[in-house]
Amino acid sequence: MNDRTEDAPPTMKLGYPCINTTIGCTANSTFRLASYSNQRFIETVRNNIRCTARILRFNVEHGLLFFRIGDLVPFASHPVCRIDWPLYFRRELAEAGQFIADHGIRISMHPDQFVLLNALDEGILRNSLEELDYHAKLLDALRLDSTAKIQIHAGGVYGGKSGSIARFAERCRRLPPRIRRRLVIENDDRSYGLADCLEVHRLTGVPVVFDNFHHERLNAGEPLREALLAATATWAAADGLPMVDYSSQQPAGPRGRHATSVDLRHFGRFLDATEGLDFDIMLEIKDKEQSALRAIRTLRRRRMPAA
DNA sequence: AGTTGTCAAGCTAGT
DNA sequence: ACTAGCTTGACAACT
Repeated sequence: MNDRTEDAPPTMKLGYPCINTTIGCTANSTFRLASYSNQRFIETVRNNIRCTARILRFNVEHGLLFFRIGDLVPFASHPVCRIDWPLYFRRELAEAGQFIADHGIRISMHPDQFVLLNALDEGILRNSLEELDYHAKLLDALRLDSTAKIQIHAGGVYGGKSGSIARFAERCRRLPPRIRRRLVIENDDRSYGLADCLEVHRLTGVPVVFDNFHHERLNAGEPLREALLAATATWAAADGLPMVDYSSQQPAGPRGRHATSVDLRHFGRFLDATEGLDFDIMLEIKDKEQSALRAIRTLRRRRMPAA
C-alpha cells in the first residue's frame, strides 16, 4: 500500500509540530488554573484559533502540508471548563477546517504523557478518556475525516508489559468509535518499542506511527527500512498515508533531546534508507518551521524532482 | 527586560 | 516509602 509504483509520484507531506517561530503568534497559549475565568478562557481559545489559522496559511505558502495542532483549548477536559466551546467557536473552527480541507493539509495531535490508556488507576484512566474525548471533539469540530489522527504512546509498564499491552487493547476496544478511528500509537524510547506497538496493532488494528529517533534508542535490532515498512503496513486506506516522526539527537545535549536544527546529512541518510516508500513526515526539531523549510528543499530535490 | 521557578495531569529508576 | 529526573513550552513571579 505504501510501496509506490514507478508511475505514481510520492504524495508525501512534510511538517512540524505546534509552533511557528517566524510569524510571532502562539497557538498554544494557556494560563494557570488559579486564574481561570470564562473570559480568560474565551480570549485564549480565540487567539489560539486565530494563530493556528495564520500558521496554516504560512505553511501552505511554503509548501508545508503536515501540521500538529497543540494545546488549542486549555483545560478542555478539566471540570473547571463549563463552556461548550465546540458550539461557541463553531464558525471559527469550521472555517479553519475548511482551509485545511481545501489545501489538503494533514493534521495530527499528540496528547501528552498524562494520557495513559492502560493505567491501573481508575482516576487516571478517566482523565485519559476525557482528554482523548477533547482531542476527538476538536478534530470533529474542524470537520476533518479519519486521516486526522490522535497520537499517543502505549503507556506505562506497571510491572508487566504483556498484561499492560492486553489492558491497552481491551480499553481500546471499548473506546467510542469517534475516538478509536483517530487513535494511533507511537513507539517510545524507554518502554514500548516498535515490536510492542506492532503487537498492540495486531490486537487492536490501531495504526503505528514510526518514530525514528525513539527507534534509535530502543529497538530489537530492526534496520530502519524494515522497521518503517512494518509500521507503515499497519495503516489502512481510511487512515490516510502513514505518519512518521522524524528527529535526530542534539549533538551536545543529553541523550534523548531533539536537535536544535535539522541535521541534513542525517535526514539525507533517512531518505536514502526509506527510498520508494510513501509517508508523511513530522519533523520534531526545536526550531520548527525553519528546519522544516530546509528539509523540504532536500526532500523535493531527492524525491520530487518534477515538483 | 531578563531570569528562574512553576504548572492539572505520571512514569521510572534509584535511594 | 520517598525523591529526583525525565521532555517540553509558556506562565508568573522575581531580580
